Order: sequence, then C-alpha cells, then structure tokens
Amino acid sequence: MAGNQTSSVTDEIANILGREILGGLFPPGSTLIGEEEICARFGASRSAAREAVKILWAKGLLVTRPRRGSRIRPLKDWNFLDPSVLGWLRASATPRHFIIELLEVRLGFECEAAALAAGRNKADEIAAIREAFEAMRAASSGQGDPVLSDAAFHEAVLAAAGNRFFLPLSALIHTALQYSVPTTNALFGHPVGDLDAHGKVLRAIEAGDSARARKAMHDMLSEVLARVRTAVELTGAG
Amino acid sequence: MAGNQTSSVTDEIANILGREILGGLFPPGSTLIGEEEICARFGASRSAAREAVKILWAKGLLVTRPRRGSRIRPLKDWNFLDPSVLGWLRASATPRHFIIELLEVRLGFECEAAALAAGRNKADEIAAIREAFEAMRAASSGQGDPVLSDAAFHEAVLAAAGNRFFLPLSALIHTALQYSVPTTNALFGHPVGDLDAHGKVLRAIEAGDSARARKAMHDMLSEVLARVRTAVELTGAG
DNA sequence: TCCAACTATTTATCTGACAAATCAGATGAT
DNA sequence: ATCATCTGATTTGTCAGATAAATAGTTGGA
Repeated sequence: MAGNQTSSVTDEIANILGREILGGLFPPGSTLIGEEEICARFGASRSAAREAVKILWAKGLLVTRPRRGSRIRPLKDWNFLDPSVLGWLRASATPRHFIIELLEVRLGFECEAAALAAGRNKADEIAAIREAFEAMRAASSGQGDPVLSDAAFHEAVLAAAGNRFFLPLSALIHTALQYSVPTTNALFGHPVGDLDAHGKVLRAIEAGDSARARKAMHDMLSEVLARVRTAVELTGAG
Repeated sequence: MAGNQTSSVTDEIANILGREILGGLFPPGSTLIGEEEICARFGASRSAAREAVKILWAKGLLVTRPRRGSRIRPLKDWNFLDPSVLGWLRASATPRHFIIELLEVRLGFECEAAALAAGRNKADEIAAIREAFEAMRAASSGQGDPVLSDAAFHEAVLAAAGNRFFLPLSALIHTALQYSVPTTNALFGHPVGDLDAHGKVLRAIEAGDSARARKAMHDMLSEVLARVRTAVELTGAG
C-alpha cells in the first residue's frame, strides 16, 4: 500500500493481533498471548500492550481476566460490522465467499434504506445521491475513482434513510466494493457495477417512490449476487 | 438494577463518558474533557482514564491527538450497532422514535436472514429456532421470560442465515425487544409480539421456502412498525 | 474423598517520568 | 504590515516500575 502513515505503537499491536485473530491463529476459546509476551514481541511497554488488548476487547473479540489471560470469545460475539474488524477479516477471508456474504447482507438493508430514502424525500440528502451518481458517470469515462464514487452513492443512500443504525453499514459497503471490483473483474473480465442500475435507484428516490426504489436496489444487488454465485459454482468454492 | 456486579474502573469511566457522549453532552466536533480532568473526576489513574478513552475511540466516537485532546467524531462514524453504544444510546434516546428506528433496520435485515435460513436448511440451526419458539409458547402461559425467548427466536434466525455479518445485529434485536415490550404495552395495553406470526416464520423456514419466510418475517415486523408509527402520530412525537 | 489454606501467576491499577505533537504567542526578516 | 520562523506551554503517547486483586493449581488436613 502507498499512504502508509506511521501509526501509533498501540494501533500497530492491535492491528497485527486483530489480523491474527481474524485469520484463525487464535480460534474462539483459545487464549491470546499474555501482556508480557506482547511487550516482548513488539518491544513495547505494558501500557501500549494493554491499550491494544482493550481495543480488541472493545470490538468483542476477547475477554480478559486475571490469571486466565485473554480468552477469545465465540464468533457470535465478534463485531463483524466494525470497520477495523472488517479490515482484519478482509486480510484473510476467502475472496469469493467473502463477497457473497457481503452482498447477502447488503441485499437486506440497502433495499430498505433506499425505500426509506424515497419516503423521506429530503432535498439535500437526495442531492448528495445525485452528486455521487454524477461522479460515477464521470468515473466511467476515466475521470475519478469508480470505486470511491460507487461507495459514495451507496453511503449517500444510507444517509438519506434518516436512520442512525444504517450509518455504520457504510464501512461494509466500502469494504465490499473495494474487494469485489477487482474480483468481479477477474471473474467476468469487466466491471459489474453498472451505471444504468444506479440511475434507476436514483430516479425512484427522486420520485419519492419507496416501492420502486426498493425494487431497483434489489434488482441491482441481486443481479450481481446471482452472477457471483454462479461463477463461484462454476469455478469451485474459493 | 439488581445484579450490579462491580465492574472495573476503566469500564466505569468508559460507560459514564459513553452515556454522556451519546446523550449529547459532548456533541460532534466538541472536545471531551482531557485525561487529567478524567483522572480528577473519577479519582482514577491516567492508565485507567486512557484505557477508557481507547474504548470510546475503538467504537468510533472520537479521535485523539496530542495537544488537541479528544475530538468527538461526526455521527456517521459512530458505531451505533456496537452493543455498548446501543446501550449508551438507549439510556437517553426518545423511546418511541428509538423503537421506530430499530424496527426499520430490523425490517431490512431480518427478512433477508429468514430467507437465507430457509434456503440453507441446516437441521440443527432450525431446531434452535423451533426450541426458541417453544420457549415463547411456554412464556406466553407464564413459564419463562417472554422477552428473552422472543430475542432467542430472532437470534436463532440470524444464526441460521449462515452469514457472519448478520450475527452482530442480535445486539440490536435484544435492545429493541427489551425496549419495545414495555413501551408497546404502554401504547396498546397488551403485548404485541404474537405467537402466530412467529409460527408462520418458523414453518416457512422448516419448509425451506425462502420467499414465504421473507414474507412472514416482513408481515410480522411491518405490522408492529405500522402500529407504532400510527400510535406515535396520534400521541405526538415523543 | 473432600474441603480449606497457601502459592504462584496474570491482569488491574497506580505513580512518575520523558517523548512527541501541536497550538499560541513572540520574534525577526522582508 | 505581513509572513515565516522560533520558542514555550500544553496535551496525548510511551515507557518503567511497583502494588493490588483475582484466580488456577497445589498442598495439607480432616
């Protein structure tokens, strides 16, 4: 990666251990290395080691108790929707299956978000969706990053839904797009995210038509999902 | 509350500051009190104060920089789906609007989860849904906690979906039910979560009928949502 | 065999110090 | 007067070491 700005010692430790946990090096029920071993391994102080473990604890990955160390929690307690956890998982997840899982979840909440956005009909938030769409159009002719503008479109829809609990899911979308674009390109030989489908979503929201917005979003995502699913079946599970 | 087990100093600080942030005492863009002030206020050491702030940082609530202190991040970066954040928000959220938001999100992903659960058709996971349903039936005649069994039903559906990214949403369901049962009782004079609707979901999943499972879940949640929405309109925004 | 006390280990907390970043104000050159 | 630079103060970041609290394992006694 290019822009690798120096992060703090604590973050470094948390990121590496997080990746190792998500990668299966410390499976649920097992014990993480102790604080002293963390210090030794990273050449860090106990403060840094402890703060790193606190971060992992805050994301539901483990529980700590004196003498017992840090016990990795069961998968159901992991905060998979947390941006960091998502990133750590991405570092080790099986590409195609990972994409399918992400699309399945998006298929759930993004359709509802589009419907809510259409129902609320807030001018400025719809304008943000429109701007992102124009950025996508520009990107399709070489002006700007297609992944970023695509993500901006979907995030704008989430914001327009007017519901706080949709907002954290933008990290998932961002991850999904960053991950899926190169993979689907490899599978199909060309980008999948098409401008027309996004345009239909935008127009439905602009028209304030909830049902049509939900369907447009559903059609767009389910088509990608179906194509990835069949591709995975053909090429064998990744 | 009854079972108030002594929590650690760090957790105590994080919980109180978290509630204060979610409650609007430190709005986005403002700066949290500094480490030294935290120490003074809670009579704690800097280690405890710092670890508490790290927890809040890990949940997306703030960023810290030397000399600038802890700046509260914009709402879109808050991890509203995190169990702790959800709890802190619950402590100050306006009841009825809070319920509506939660139901809107549930309407999105739970329908899809039900459909996926029906499609996968894993015997043991469906058995867990059935057990939770039986627990609900028992609770309806006074045997056991109706909220817990209801939550168990929905969490079992999420687990049966076979997608890691649905799992963290069980915290939202748990919060929603704990919160909505007393409120809907107050609004309607009787519990809303009905056994029949859950039975339809269960049978559709048992039959492996994705479309029917999705519709059954949708009908169940949207009916509650519609009733709460009209009740809020009648009684005025909470 | 079972239970209580003891020991060793690990996390939890406290204290104090120095390093690094950064804001605000002073200084100096143009 | 304006701007760049330097200086000092403030706040978080990191380190080091010590004590407290919790707990698994061991030991000893009834």
